[in-house]
Amino acid sequence: MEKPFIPISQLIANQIRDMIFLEQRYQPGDKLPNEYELSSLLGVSRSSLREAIKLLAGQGILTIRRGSGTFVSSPKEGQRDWFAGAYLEDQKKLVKHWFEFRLILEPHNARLAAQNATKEEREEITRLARELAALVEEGKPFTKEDQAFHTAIATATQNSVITMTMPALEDAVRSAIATSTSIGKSQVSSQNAVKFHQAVADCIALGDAEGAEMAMRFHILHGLRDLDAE
Amino acid sequence: MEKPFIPISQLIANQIRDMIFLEQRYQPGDKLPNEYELSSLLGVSRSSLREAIKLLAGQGILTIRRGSGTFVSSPKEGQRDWFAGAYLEDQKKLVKHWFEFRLILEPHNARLAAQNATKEEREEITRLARELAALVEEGKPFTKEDQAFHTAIATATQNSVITMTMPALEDAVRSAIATSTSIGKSQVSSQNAVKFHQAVADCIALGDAEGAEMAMRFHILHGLRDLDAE
DNA sequence: ATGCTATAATTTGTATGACAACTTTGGTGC
DNA sequence: GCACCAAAGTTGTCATACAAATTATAGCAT
Repeated sequence: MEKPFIPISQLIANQIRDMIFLEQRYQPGDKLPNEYELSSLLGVSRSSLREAIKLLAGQGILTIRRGSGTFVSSPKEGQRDWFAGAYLEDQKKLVKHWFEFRLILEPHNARLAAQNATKEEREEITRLARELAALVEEGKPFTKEDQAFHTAIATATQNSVITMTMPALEDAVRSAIATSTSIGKSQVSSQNAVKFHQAVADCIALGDAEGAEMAMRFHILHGLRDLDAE
Repeated sequence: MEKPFIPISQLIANQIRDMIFLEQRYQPGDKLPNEYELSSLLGVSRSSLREAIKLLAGQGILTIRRGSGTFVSSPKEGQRDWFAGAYLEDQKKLVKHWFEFRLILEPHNARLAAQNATKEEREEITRLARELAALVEEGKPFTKEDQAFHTAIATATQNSVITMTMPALEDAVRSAIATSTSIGKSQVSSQNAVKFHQAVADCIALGDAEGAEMAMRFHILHGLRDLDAE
């Protein structure tokens, strides 16, 4: 059994994040205790605490003001990772919202991919669809490959915003609901997922924009339906 | 003339980021020099360098592996802030992609907002449209209020993923192209922006989903057209 | 009392040194 | 060739000291 190493700075960062999002002990705009207090409170050295703070600052969760203190960012200025606080929301709702969001975007992605993908990208997408089919056949987990498939399509749109956004969002949502619910990978739906993936891949390979869009829409609608069924 | 204080850790973080994105001296997967070398190379203490690294790690740009080294994340694993490196891409293209992305999403947002918005949210949206009209009337800048309008609509969809994503994305893209191009706020288009905003607001206020969607689509198409015209 | 100024207190920023913990590499013995 | 162990390389953590910026305070002049 391998246990992954987690640096104290990361642990402390998580702890502070939880104090903000879970306990709501500190709210946006609030000032954290100074570094000396906080470090002794959490039982670590000041250096480690500072590195933890830098991590959260990098994520936009904390704002540091020299000479005055460290504060919890307000959502506007601290853009980035506010999904990290999503556990305070109903997680099932988050997953549903995620699927509804994808229902808007991904059919368009499929369409654009069918129009703009390079030869290599079409082959890669086809390969990923096949790989996923093989995994399902053997009853193995296929979360990663599923994500890779959708990411490949996003990349094939040749739109940089889509290319950057989709994987980042997927990861963010996934990590937000990491421990609990699984994102629609029930045994029942896996067979259909394979079918739709293959359909989407075929349409993209042939440059059939209409078909790709429609297949993808069905695919996600299917996932959404499974979600409601639970 | 007040010059804002910038901590060395932040400066070093920027410097490293530039080495990755601008110079492309280190590419995804590459290993950075060890902390001792890098700190003496950049002329700072190891502690400051480490804090800079934590900042970039928090942004997902760097991945730290204890005992082996610090590496440049690949875009997949290093979710977050890869827009920060957008200056290496043609910025005009980024803006265009951003509009194309919005063209997909925002009409749906308007539709959902028309269906789901609370009474307060409808009033807020109407108010923002009026405020923007007033600003344009006086010839003042209205970037902030424009963003607020679209954000308010995103919030009114009652979909948490949309609510979280749109403002974050807007900020990310904006900061990526900060210094150079302005995001379509030419004098010519401002008048039309007012008109469309008002139309969208009216439709949302009345719960006219179809109308809201269509008005928003025209609004963004208009922006896209102005972009190509330049 | 009021308001300004200098000073002190608070707080984050930076540097240095030392050692611990983990990973990778290379050699050694079999 | 293989397994094991030692050593080198690298990040992790702690402790301490002082620098620099901001905020609060006290005192003085008006």
